[in-house]
Amino acid sequence: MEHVFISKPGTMRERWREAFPKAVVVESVATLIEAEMVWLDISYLEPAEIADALLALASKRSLVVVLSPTPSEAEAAQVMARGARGYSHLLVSADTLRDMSSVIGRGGIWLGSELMIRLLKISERVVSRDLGEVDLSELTSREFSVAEMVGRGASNREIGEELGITERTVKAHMSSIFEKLGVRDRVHLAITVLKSVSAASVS
Amino acid sequence: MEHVFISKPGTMRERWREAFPKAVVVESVATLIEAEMVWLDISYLEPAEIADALLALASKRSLVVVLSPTPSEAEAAQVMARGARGYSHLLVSADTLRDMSSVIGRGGIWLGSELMIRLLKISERVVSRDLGEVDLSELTSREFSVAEMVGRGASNREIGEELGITERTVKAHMSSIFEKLGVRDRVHLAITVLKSVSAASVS
DNA sequence: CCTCATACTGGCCGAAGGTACAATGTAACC
DNA sequence: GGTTACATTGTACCTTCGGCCAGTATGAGG
Repeated sequence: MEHVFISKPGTMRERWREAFPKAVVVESVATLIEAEMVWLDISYLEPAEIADALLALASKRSLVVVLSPTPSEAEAAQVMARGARGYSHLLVSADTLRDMSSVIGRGGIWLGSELMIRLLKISERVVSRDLGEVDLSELTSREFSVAEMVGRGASNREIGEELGITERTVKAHMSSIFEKLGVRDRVHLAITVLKSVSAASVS
Repeated sequence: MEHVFISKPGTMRERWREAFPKAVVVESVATLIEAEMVWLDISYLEPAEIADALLALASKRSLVVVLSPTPSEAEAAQVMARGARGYSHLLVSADTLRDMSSVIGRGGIWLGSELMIRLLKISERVVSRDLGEVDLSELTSREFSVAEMVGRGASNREIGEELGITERTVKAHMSSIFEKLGVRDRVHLAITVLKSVSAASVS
């Protein structure tokens, strides 16, 4: 496995060479030709630069690990969504680096248990929230369209224009939706839709 | 590494013995004395029984992997939140079982890339959604209270009663909130509040 | 002392939301 | 052919919302 670290000059290099004696350190993504595994130190990058770097690396089909000086759920979720296969604190031990390499090399993903579990708890909250409480599938397709637009804050007139029907018809659908879902007005409907869509848009 | 599979009699045993020749198969959690790694087949368990089993296993400090006949994001998130360290389809190959054992044995978590990435995307949506777009901290404490209640679907009159002020005053707060946040009505406010709260409740 | 932000209140009014009591047309099903 | 679900539209009516015009009170800070 070829390892390439992308970073600025500093003390890190020793630690990385300890983990992977044959590792190479370069200063920018542009310098990189090819590598099986790329370790990206983002401590000197702006958020936009991070996204750009990950985009550039994605086209090289390398396995990318992001090393952050200040790990957070938000950052983890963002870099993983942009194709990184691993994410951890910049200062992890050489042993951990080797573990990460092993896991990611065999097709896994590495986030560290604590961070992973926190992210999973978020997912659990979203996925399982109101599971079965409200069933949007009770709605007809037309009603569902109306409900979905209410969830985006549309007025009755806007919904009518979008769907090519009169505002009166929209109101008819609204009344039907309210009764089926047991909500009393469009605000409650919007809340219900947002929660349900969070869970549904996964599949 | 000692491996124990919890399942009903069936053809699975051969596959499992192929992966781990010294593996033991038992029929219930109660039968289990101790093991480093426990593989729990949930194909014959009710949701409540799954939770009970994971609870029982958590006290034994074993590494638990859940094997499901019908994997889903919701189920994955739930079992992981209850302490499982891995989750996959019941019928994965012996090779994959060994990979999972290796990853989990070194402190990692296994979900399979596809499932993992879907869960991470949920997390990303929740964690990063509208980050910085709308800043509820611009609101005064009173305005925030009103906004929060709108997020729960309360009417102006209900808000007034809850806060001990007149409906007229609630409207004044609403107008101020609309202007500060740049939203046009209470539905958009509710949507904004829900999204912000989702992001905020993480940290 | 004056200003400014915050909190609270009133009346007025047009716009939007929602319900009640209707009707018409279509497609599926027994 | 009759029933049932769905989609559509109309009129009338009431409620709620949200903006407009105000005004009072309080506490912090220059």
